[in-house]
Parts: sequence; structure tokens; C-alpha cells
Amino acid sequence: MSERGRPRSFDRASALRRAMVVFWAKGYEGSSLSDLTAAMGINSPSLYAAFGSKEALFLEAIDLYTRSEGSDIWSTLEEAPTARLAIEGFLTQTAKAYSQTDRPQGCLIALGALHQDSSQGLICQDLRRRRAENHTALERRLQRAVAEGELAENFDCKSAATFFATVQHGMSIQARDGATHSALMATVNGAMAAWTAMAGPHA
Amino acid sequence: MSERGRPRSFDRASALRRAMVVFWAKGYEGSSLSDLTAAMGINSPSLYAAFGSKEALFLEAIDLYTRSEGSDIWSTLEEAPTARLAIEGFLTQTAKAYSQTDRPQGCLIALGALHQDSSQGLICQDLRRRRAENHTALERRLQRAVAEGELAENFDCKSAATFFATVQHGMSIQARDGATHSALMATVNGAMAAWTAMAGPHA
DNA sequence: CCTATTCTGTAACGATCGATACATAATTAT
DNA sequence: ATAATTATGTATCGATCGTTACAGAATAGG
Repeated sequence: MSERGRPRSFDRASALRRAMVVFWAKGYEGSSLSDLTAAMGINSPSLYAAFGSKEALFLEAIDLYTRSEGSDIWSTLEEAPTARLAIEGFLTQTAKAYSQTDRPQGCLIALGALHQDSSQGLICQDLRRRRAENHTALERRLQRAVAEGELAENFDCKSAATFFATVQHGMSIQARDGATHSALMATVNGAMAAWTAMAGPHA
Repeated sequence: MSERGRPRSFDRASALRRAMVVFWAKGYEGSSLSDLTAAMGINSPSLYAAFGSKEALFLEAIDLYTRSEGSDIWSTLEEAPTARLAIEGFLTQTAKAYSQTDRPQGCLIALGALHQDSSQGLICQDLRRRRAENHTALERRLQRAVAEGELAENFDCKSAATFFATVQHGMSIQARDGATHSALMATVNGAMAAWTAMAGPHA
């Protein structure tokens, strides 16, 4: 049974969400246990009992981030009727999400732990894997468009996916520098201008 | 006179260069005094006597980085005969520089200190200012092309500068993920496809 | 009731952080 | 030679890092 013993006095899901925001704003290295416990409203023994370690807490926070913050962006990619609308929607959702002022700007997965180090090998590895998955999702969506005849057979899906993924990563840094929604949309429009040239005049 | 007293037993410029590489690889937060003194081959009192503090050392390292590593990229922007070649050269130089394997990948100014914090306010502010200057340099080059008649009067220089600066920032993260030179060139080609669409068929 | 189990707050652990005090060594000025 | 000045190495500073020992509080099963 898991109902024995003294019951937890805080909401685990809510505490995780607050921890996610701290990591999002300060990165893995920059978030101290003091920062985390203060934001979560608990003491460190409770944190360790519930989540295991700072590293494990971060990994859970990343998972929550992917499920909550990333869903709008990536569902747009899959559900849009054409590849062009998929990419445009993907970038537009990104511009919208990254410029919200009620949360940290930019992407936790892109900015959370860029400097690999001995102590944070797992963290960097996990984030890198997720960034690679995002790249793959973009490439798959473009490959689908080729299979459906929307894009030419010789369309370079991998290169195009690399380009759009890179643009999104750049938007994270841009957002961290305080870029407004319209500034981010300038980048989106630039990227979509590239689409026109890459996909040919018929697309 | 500055020649009195016991002479310094290490080469200040060489030590600064080594410190720059440490900051470049690990970021400001991730670089400890132990990391720095070990790489510089000196003890901490010598570091403080020569550079003042970790923060001051970082600011000097950033300045050295701008002068040494950034010159190729930004001189290309200014010296290319047309705006198209300027942007293409700017991005191509970036792809080349970011994929060198004998130094850390990506840009120190873009990745050195993304998470603003109370303790590193000056650091973030300095990097942000330098990123803004880069954006301005791009915008100015495009404005020059408008003045020279290469680009149409209604060409949106600011938005285009934002787009290309964002692409370059994204390339830093891409490079940190181990992107090869050809992968970075895929992004460059994508961005230049955007140029074709933005500048019109006559460019 | 009692026991077992789990969580909570206090308090502290060893390690490392950035930064220095201090005595000594090495140089110039007089 | 002596004084003045500056750098070096050792050794350490207080603060903070991530983490945990421990005793008491709160629940369930018996």
C-alpha cells in the first residue's frame, strides 16, 4: 500500500510545476536548491523524498515541460493539412509561446543546459535527445508531404528540417533578449520566405 | 612606472586566451575558479592581481573573443561588394567558425550567459549589448544596400536583420549539439533561400 | 492501545564556490 | 646595501553548494 505513513503535506504536481519554472528561468546550473525549495514552498528533505535529487527533479520538470508547454507547438505540426501550414503554424505557435510575459521566455529544452559538464552529463544528454526528436518530427512531417505529393521528390527534407529547427532555436535566444511577439514574427516571416524558395513556386 | 616590483611570471595575454576558451566551453556560471586557474597555469592570487575578479576576467575574455574570433565573420559583412554576398559570407563564415573542432563549438557571446541572475547582471548585460550591436551591424549593412539601390526602398531592413541574426544564434545551439560543417551549411542555404524571396527576383 | 511506516522541520554534513591574508621572493629606485 | 614595490605560493576565509541524519509528527494496520 502507498497510503500508509504520514501523508504528504504539499501537492507534488504543483511543486513540480513551480520547479519547472525555476529551471526554465535560471537553467539547471543556475537553479540552486534554495531557489527550488523556496519556489516549491517545501524544505529540502521533502524535495529529496518526493523527487530523489536535483537531477531527477530536472528530468521530471523537462518531461512536464514537453507535455504541457510543447504540445501546442508540436500538435500544430502534425495536424495542419499541408506541410507549408504545418511549418508556418509550428513557427507561429513558437513565436506566440516564446513571447508570453507570464512565464520565462524561450524554450527550456533549448536553453536549460547548454554547457556540457561532467556533473551534468545526463541532463545535457536528455535535452540533446529531445532536441534531436524535434528535428526528427520536422523531417518526418516533410517526408510525409513528399509522399503525399505536396513536395517534389527531390525536396531535401533533412536540410529543411535542420533549417527550421535552427530557426526555432535562434528564437529562444531572441526571446531571452526580450524580443516582442512581432519581432519573433519577423523571423517567422523570414523563414517562411525561405519555404517559398525551397518548395518551388507551385507550393 | 609600472616596471617596479617583482615581474609577473606568466604571459598575461596567453593566460587570458586560455581563460577565454574555458568560458567559451563552460559558460560563465559553469567555469569555476579552479577550472580557470588550472587552464591558465596560475594560482588564484595571481589571477586576482592581474584581472581583478572572475567577472572582470570574463569581460576581458569577451572583448578578446570579439576581436579575435569575431573579426572574420563581421569583416566579411562589411567588405562584401553586395548585400547578398555580405549576408551569405557572414553566414558562411559563421558555419565555418562554429564547426571548427580545435575549439569550443558555437558562439561565446550567444551562449556564454543566457540565464540572467542577480549575481551576473553585468555579464548578461554586456553580452546582450554585444548581440544587439551585431543586430545593428546587419541592419546597417542592409540599409546601405537600400541606399545604393541594390535593395528596394520598401525592403524591411530591421526585420531581415532580425531574421539573419536569429538564424546565426540558432546555429550556435546547433553547433553545440555537434552539427557538422555541412549541417550548418544546410541552415545557411535555407536562410539564403529566404533572401531570394525577400529581395525579389531581381536580386 | 501499540507498532510500523512515511513525511516534516531543524540542523548540519563534506565539498566547493569566489575571494584574500600573509609571509616570502624578486625586481627597481635611491 | 637598503628601502620600496610588486608577484608568488600556501593556506584559508565565510558563504553557499547539493545532500542527508535525526528526532518528532501524522497517518494506517494490528
